[in-house]
Amino acid sequence: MSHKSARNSRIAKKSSGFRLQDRDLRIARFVAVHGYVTTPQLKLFAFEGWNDWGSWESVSEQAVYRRLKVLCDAGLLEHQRTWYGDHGIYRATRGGLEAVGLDLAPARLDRRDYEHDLRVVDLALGLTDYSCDGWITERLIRSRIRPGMSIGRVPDGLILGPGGERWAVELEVSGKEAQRYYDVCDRYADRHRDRIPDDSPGWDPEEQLDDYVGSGGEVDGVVWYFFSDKKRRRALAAAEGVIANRHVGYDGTDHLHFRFNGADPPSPPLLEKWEEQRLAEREAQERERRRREEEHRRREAQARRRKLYQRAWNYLTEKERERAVKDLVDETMRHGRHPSEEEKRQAIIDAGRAKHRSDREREERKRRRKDAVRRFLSGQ
DNA sequence: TCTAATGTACTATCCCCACA
DNA sequence: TGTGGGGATAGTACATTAGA
Repeated sequence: MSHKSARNSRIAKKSSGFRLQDRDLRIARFVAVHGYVTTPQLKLFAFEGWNDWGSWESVSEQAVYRRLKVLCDAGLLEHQRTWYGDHGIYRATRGGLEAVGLDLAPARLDRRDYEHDLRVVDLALGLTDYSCDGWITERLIRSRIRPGMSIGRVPDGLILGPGGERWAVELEVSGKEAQRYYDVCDRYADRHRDRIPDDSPGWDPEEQLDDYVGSGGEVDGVVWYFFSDKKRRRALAAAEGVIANRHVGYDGTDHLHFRFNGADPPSPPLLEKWEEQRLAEREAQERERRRREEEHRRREAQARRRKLYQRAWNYLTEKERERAVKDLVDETMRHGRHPSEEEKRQAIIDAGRAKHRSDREREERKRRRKDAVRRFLSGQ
């Protein structure tokens, strides 16, 4: 055995002791759901990141190639060179798809979509801080669509908010005619979700995917990334036309959102709908609580008033009641109108109060006179 | 046009370290 | 103590470029 073959057999022995790590499964899943990805994308996704001290940690390019080769040798991935000067691509094999529990066919390399597809992966990494958490790929969406189902236009991806907000993500590399932009925006408007349901799946991509497909493709907004400012302006005008032709929104707030961002650097949409919705619901609950309190106070005041009227009615003689009403009628007639029933009741209450005050004052005067007589007789 | 130099993606190997 | 992972470095394969 030559020196070289001896070393190769040692490597082969080493490779046979392959230990599958969590990161390997993350890699296999990442590759599987996107279809095909390049080495630099895999490096960003699985071999680099911020450590606990806030500094960027990375392994060498060689280490990445070596680990990916191990995964290829283990039958999880397959590597394919594309064009000179380009990085090769990695795809998940059937074994890799099974290992991560995905019922998908191995991806096929389509040269027409090659650039677009890889840029979507870049976008997904850029929008999720290289984690791809909260990102659902077009490939996953399509895998859930059964014959006869319709969810309208399938976006390049879905990005999720922590509260269950769902944005369709579109990446434009080549560009479309203005009418096509209008049609696309119009179709998204058809599937705009007025409000996020309380039992929304939230951050869980699997549940969100089921919910998305089950709802017929409902989203809370669309975020579009362009490499050309001219195409972006064209699409923006189309979206404004669609919004102007529709009346949408929940609780008075327009939530049919189209955002038009540049692809470099990608910035995620503002996932504020859930918060706004929660705030709107809290405000509505507060308004309802105040309304009920006000209603309660009003009823109590009415009850007190009825009681007061009853006491005044009993307290006054019939003649006093008639005089109170007559005085009121004379007063209002001087202004050319008849008093209302409520005013008559108030006049009775006022007369009862006046009589009560007068009676108390008379009682007080009598008490004082008695006291003065008592003090005089006792010689004080 | 041929050929050597150069560039780029990727591999092989050695060696050290961490971990079970 | 055996084993896998990762850094460092040398090497391979292939395409492109430049110069004779």
